[in-house]
Amino acid sequence: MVPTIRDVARRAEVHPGTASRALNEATRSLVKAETAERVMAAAAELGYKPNYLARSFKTSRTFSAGVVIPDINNPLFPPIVRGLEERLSTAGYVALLANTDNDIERERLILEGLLARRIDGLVLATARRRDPLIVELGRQGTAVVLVNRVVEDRAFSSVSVDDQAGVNMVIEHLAGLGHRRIAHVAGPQSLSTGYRRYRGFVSSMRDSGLKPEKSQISFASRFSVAEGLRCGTEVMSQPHRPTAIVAGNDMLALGCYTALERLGLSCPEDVSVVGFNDMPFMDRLSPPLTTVRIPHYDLGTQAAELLLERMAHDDTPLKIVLLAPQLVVRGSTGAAPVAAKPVSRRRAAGPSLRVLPAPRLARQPRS
Amino acid sequence: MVPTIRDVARRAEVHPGTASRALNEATRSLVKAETAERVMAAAAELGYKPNYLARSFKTSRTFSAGVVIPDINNPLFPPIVRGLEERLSTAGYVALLANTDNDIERERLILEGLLARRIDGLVLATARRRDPLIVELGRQGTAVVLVNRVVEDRAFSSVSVDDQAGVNMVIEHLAGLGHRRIAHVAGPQSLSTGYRRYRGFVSSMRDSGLKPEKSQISFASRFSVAEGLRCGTEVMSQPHRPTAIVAGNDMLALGCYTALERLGLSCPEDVSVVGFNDMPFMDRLSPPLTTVRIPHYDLGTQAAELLLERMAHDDTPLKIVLLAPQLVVRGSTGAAPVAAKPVSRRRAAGPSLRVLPAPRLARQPRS
DNA sequence: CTGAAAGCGCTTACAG
DNA sequence: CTGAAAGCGCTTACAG
Repeated sequence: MVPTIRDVARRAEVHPGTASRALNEATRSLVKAETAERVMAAAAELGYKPNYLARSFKTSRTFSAGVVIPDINNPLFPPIVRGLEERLSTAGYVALLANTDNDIERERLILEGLLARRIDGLVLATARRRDPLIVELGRQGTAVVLVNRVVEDRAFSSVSVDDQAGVNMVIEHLAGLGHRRIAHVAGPQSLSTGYRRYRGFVSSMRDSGLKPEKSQISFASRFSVAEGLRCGTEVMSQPHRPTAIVAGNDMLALGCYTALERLGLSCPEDVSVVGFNDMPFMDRLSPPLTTVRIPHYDLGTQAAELLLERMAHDDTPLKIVLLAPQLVVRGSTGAAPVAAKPVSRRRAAGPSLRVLPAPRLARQPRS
Repeated sequence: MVPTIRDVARRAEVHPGTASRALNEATRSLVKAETAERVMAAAAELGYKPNYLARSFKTSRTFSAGVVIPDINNPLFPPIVRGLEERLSTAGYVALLANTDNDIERERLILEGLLARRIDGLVLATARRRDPLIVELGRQGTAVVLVNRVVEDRAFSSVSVDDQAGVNMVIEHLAGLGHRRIAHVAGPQSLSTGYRRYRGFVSSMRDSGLKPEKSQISFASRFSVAEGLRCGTEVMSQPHRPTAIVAGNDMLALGCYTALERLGLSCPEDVSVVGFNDMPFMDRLSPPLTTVRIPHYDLGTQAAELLLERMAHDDTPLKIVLLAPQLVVRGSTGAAPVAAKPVSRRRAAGPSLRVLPAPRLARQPRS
């Protein structure tokens, strides 16, 4: 029914091998121009479409890549996935998407299924700092690029955000507004994002001459609104109440909003809140959330870029790309209630938006 | 290097054909239990993984399905995609995701790429009411299920929302609050969602004894915030100003918020606004948006279900599934400013949430 | 420049 | 119940 390369060859009166060479961009120069024309004409007349399955089977290249994320419902991921898919598809690749829910067993199953389908490469947004599954993939020689989260082991190419720089901007912003007692609702320490932001918090506080108090740091077990509520309530229930909360991400910040509401505290009058990620609609919350914007889409395209390079030549050197975040100041941060020092200006509570310049550009340490 | 079925056969001292039968669930009963055991043991010892590519090539079943959507960044789609992926993956299928941006040329390219990869089926969230591309797929016999949007041609299985019922609840709610002059910012009429909601608006208005005025209906060319702003401004600039706006979806409603802000009107005091979809965080806007919640996730799982049936037996009858929406009343709707009749109660502007019961259950007209 | 042939790793009628 | 063989539709050394 559906024409094969034999049909094309017969019509063009050549051998199937010749038809194959004529039909493939890369090998076309091996055949006489006139013959190539004839073959392509025959293919067009028959409406011939090559069977990728047969080709992939023969060449063991599928032009497909796995994209494994925790959960597409987390607003962090759609733009990353979009960037990935877009870049991959322009290179002729197709993206196989799967969600793990951060469940290791499920992740194992998913990876197995993808590997069995002989994908050419893998983009993982699911890395834990210690991640035996990923290390195993590396050992097998699978082309892997990590995005957003990274593993401690530097043996993988990755594209992530300069969390340290992001938190640094946050602390400087808050210190500038006169805040001295700044709390941190930290993300899971098993993930590079949670860990790096926490480390960044501690060092930035010190750099600003402030003390990161143990009692003012609470660790969330997940990046969720529920955990934000729990931890936000915890840090705000201390005798010497903080005047600002730096949340590990926007979800945790959202939980802090609820915590403050329940404690009868108002934001930013009593307490300022800062998030991380700038998910969609964060500018429309009340109050609009001050947060660190990360270049989601670029995370996706750059990760795709690295993977494409790697899939093309498997001796491509590792690349670790750090992208610069931006502080976006909105209504959820204001002057410290009892300002120790004068404050430049009180921020309006409206949805105004001021993007501060990024501290430095993307850097590529081991290019 | 990596073991093939021949290696397993050799180790178990059987013919490769027998090994194949033993290794496949479906054909295992054809071989003696003892032999099967021996083969499976050999496979386990060698760490044998079947090469899906070879299998797919031979059987021309890939256990993969294309999932084609306009844009994963639109918050409507993540839960749908999640539902799809989840249901498909439990059945051993993998989802190939692609975004079209509603660009027909791009969609054509994407479908071609997916078809060339011999996917077993296709879920499309990109349907236009008249859609030659989809009709063509149907003619070729490709297993297709439409989700969210549908085509006029009833020759396709689909899972969508009872838009009519949703709009009906909205109008009843507004009429109950005393609104008489109700505007509609309609979605694109080339899409079933935009069209059906518009038709529902007109008929529900009549059913409530209200007049759907031409001047109070504006058609957006896209489901976007920008178009919501444009159309919202238009309907609010009429001499006899409406007291409520029914937006074709939440994006349009968001644009209406901005329109009201710019016109110096407040919501819900001057004008009530209602959306459609209940995207994430709509409960955290100010004011929280009254909207029609659709069962996004179920749209995904049910579409996957239909596709799985269809892929299993290609003589499966068509199914058109309509899922029931729910009205979610929040702060953006309140009593009409100059209420003609007494209003049951004034709604608080806080983030309270009341889910009204759905009018009817899912129905399956042509099961 | 082109033909003839082998083979990628499976599955599956067909015998026996 | 199992073996022997063909073949899915391509690509690609190998000759000539």
